[in-house]
Amino acid sequence: MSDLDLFESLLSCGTVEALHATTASIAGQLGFDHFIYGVQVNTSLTRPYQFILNGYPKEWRARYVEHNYQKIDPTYYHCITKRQTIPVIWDSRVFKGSKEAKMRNESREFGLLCGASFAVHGGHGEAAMLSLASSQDSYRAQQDILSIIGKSQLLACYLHEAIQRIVLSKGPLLLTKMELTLREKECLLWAAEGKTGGEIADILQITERTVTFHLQNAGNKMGASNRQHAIARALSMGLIAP
Amino acid sequence: MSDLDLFESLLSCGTVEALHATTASIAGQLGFDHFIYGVQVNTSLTRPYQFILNGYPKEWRARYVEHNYQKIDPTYYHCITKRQTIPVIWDSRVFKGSKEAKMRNESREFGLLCGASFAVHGGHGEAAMLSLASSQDSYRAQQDILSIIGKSQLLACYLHEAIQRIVLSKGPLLLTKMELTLREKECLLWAAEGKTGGEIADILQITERTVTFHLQNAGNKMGASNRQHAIARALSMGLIAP
DNA sequence: TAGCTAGCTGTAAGATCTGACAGGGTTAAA
DNA sequence: TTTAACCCTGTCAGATCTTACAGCTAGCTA
Repeated sequence: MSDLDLFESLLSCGTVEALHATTASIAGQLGFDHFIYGVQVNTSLTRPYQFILNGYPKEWRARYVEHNYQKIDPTYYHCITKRQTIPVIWDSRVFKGSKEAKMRNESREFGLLCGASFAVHGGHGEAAMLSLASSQDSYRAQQDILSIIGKSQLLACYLHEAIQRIVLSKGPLLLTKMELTLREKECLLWAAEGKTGGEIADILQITERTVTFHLQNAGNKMGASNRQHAIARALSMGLIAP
Repeated sequence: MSDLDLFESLLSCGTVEALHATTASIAGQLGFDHFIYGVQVNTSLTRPYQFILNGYPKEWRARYVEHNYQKIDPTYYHCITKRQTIPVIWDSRVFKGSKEAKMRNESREFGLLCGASFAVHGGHGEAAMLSLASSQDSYRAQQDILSIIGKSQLLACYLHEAIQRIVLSKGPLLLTKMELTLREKECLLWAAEGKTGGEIADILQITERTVTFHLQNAGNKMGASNRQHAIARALSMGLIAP
């Protein structure tokens, strides 16, 4: 079975449980003992949606949540907050602050000795990361990680795609499937460029009233409370694109 | 030299020319004869910015542009338009339409016999893709591509990161570096949630006048013509995040 | 034919935003 | 001590948006 077939088996998973098992299996074949995948979607900007596929020891995960380690976790900062695209290999440079180092040391007690984090960003404003960890801490183990870093990144890409298909598209990104009419999209696009109703009317050669009408309809479909909200939703959900 | 060191050498390139040479070299080491990287940034929604690092035969690239093949190119559709995260390996299933197949056959005449395309999405609304092609067309060559697909994906990630640092951050994403003050970001965030000036004032416990003031300042910094525009820019540039 | 969707238009009161006027304060770096 | 950056507030005319009412056409499908 080639690597690609292995990764593509993720796309055939129908349930979250199957996805969990398949990911654990692939991670295991790559030499990792633990994994955790998390995705954040800015459906609402102030309260982003998060979905976690946890293959970490439950105790560590509980402690992470309890202490709100997400706030200081440099891998989270790198992959989600800063939305970098390259992987982070866990080393002392990454966990350089005292709080970060403390968190790192605690995680070691739960068997997360060495590992790396991989970022994937989707087109609907989602930011996702996959962390893979090994219970080994030898120089050899670290070299192993480096040697399969490409495959690990690819695993992250495929896992994200699978999550998108079986989780996100049925929930937080449901609205993404919502169809705006051509006119609605045109009006939203120009409105997002800062055009007023009158200006859009001139551009599209219709009356200002009609522009209002289309923006209203688009807003209603998206549950937006005003024009700004409609633009923000359409943008962060990828509903409008050039 | 490990793979990672190889990829990280991309990050030390100071110029586009160096980046071109380094990418060509790495692609060569992976067994590819040609590459092309393209990124699209929605600085303006109606006129997206595009940057291309072309390692394809110039004649083919010219023909591609002349015939506006971007419109029918399934790899472009997959990576940029649909913003998928997994790679596309070029096969007949991908180029299944008649127009697509015709384009594919033409490309073969220029030495692009087999290959794959890799997508990378950044956090500022950029959609990028790297296509890697080989002049070989044997079964063996195709298997080779599959065996290094992970490394290829990683190359795409690192190349995008490098492009971001030496190209995008100096031009289209210049504004991304612009710093909005805390209050400006707070006001923008709530405005993007559909709140009116008065509502934001209540939330932040300041007067409506001050909310207007902050939004005005933020808008001026971003060159926005009104509140909608400011929200759209802040969002598409990743200036505001939860 | 009836029903549905997309697209289009009008009026008008009231809410909201914009821009230009003018003026406070604190904090930190030079 | 000056300078700069950030934060805060006021007024007011005019532009723009929101929401409510109401009604039109064209094309497709059951």
